[in-house]
Amino acid sequence: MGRGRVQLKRIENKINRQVTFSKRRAGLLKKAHEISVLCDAEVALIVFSHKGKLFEYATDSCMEKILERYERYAYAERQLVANDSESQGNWTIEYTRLKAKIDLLQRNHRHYMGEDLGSMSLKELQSLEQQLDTALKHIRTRRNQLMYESISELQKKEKVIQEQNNMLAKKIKEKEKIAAQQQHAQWDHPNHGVNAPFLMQQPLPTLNMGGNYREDHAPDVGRNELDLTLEPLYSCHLGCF
Amino acid sequence: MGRGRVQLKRIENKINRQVTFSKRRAGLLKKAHEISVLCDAEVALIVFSHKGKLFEYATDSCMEKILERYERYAYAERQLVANDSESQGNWTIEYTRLKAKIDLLQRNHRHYMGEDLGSMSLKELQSLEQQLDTALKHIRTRRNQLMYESISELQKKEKVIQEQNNMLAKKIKEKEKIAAQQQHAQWDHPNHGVNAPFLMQQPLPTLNMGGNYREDHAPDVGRNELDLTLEPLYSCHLGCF
DNA sequence: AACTATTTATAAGA
DNA sequence: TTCTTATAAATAGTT
Repeated sequence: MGRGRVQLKRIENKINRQVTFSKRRAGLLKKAHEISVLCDAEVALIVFSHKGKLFEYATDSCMEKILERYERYAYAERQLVANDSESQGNWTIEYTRLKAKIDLLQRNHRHYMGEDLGSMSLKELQSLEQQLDTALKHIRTRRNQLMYESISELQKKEKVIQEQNNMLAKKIKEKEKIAAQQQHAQWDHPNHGVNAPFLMQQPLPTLNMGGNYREDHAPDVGRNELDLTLEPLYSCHLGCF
Repeated sequence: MGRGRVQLKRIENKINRQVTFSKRRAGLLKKAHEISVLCDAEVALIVFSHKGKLFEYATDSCMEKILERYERYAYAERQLVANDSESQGNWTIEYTRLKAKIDLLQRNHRHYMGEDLGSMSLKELQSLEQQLDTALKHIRTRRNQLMYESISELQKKEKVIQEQNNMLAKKIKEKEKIAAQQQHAQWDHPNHGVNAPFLMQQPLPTLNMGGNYREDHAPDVGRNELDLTLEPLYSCHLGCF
């Protein structure tokens, strides 16, 4: 439908593919809606773009209901196997279903970990690669965001502490001055006052980042040198695997 | 599209509605397949007729995979609390256990997809990033391996076929020579021999990669130009077309 | 199920 | 992205 005859093969030009995707997606969603209304059908349509963006349509905006209906339908067929003598009823079915779901998830997980790739086709591998690439981008973006937040928070704190220090230093100077005056004025009384300048130190709040704060020497109040070399972590914090 | 303008409302005439449903359903499924192929998108389409009959399309015939992906995407926040009102027993415990396991797996999975990162600490993000990076390396290695295997297999085949061709060409030449001699020797007998050279063609075995083999012209036996722009598969292997 | 007059979708161009 | 337009495709009503 357009100025050229269409070949049913992947559009190689990226821009072109994106434009066509936009247009056809709109068309597809429209038609899904039309058949739903005109023919009183229940339609669920899910589209993931090449980039992984989700678009969906569901009759009466009720995707979940339709998917459940579908699952019921699909599982009805598969129950030919699990339909044997046991009289447990619902629980057996549910159990089998969950078990299968776990198997699927675990298989996927191994793939996401780059393991067990032998059974995958080239196409599947490429799809997986792209998904992980996208995921990695998200993760890095998020990590950078967290790091910059930490940095700016630290800088703010540094500023506050610096100001406190300045103020305290000033106060001490004044006290020394007063003390000196008192010493001059009351030379015969012993000195009970402050006898050395000090810098106020308050514990820095722990930020949940890998960067470490040098504590082996007095803080250099002139600048805040954050160690941003992100050391590798050795453990997996993702539980269960 | 047709002889009358269409009103976006339920078709009241039953026969008419049924016919329109048939036609539009075919159109919709076709378009779903087209956008999937043309734009490299992942599409799942479920249609229940008014009567409750199910029709479906899924890219690469893998409805479950797409639905899983959808669930991850759209229902990340949804956490159904297990009902406790049902009868007790082993099954309940097992069921709860499995359910919890699935929840955990799905949460992890979302992380591996780069989703739902808000709750993760910087440390966790770094660990995740490192794991995915490693996984991606494995996947790319495996993909490259597959591709090179395909290439070398094709090259081997090419060589064999080329040799066969050479041999055949040689044979034909000899036969022509003999035929010519016979024509000279027995000018009054008609010629029943081979009358044109040909190239032997044997079907290439399908490799499980997306590349397609050009068949619109005679193969260029001089070289094997492998199309490595990996295209998606053309056909939907679902029974529903 | 076919046919065909029309409407609709959309590819290419701007 | 959005608009326009020529043309391909879908399909409503008919046979």
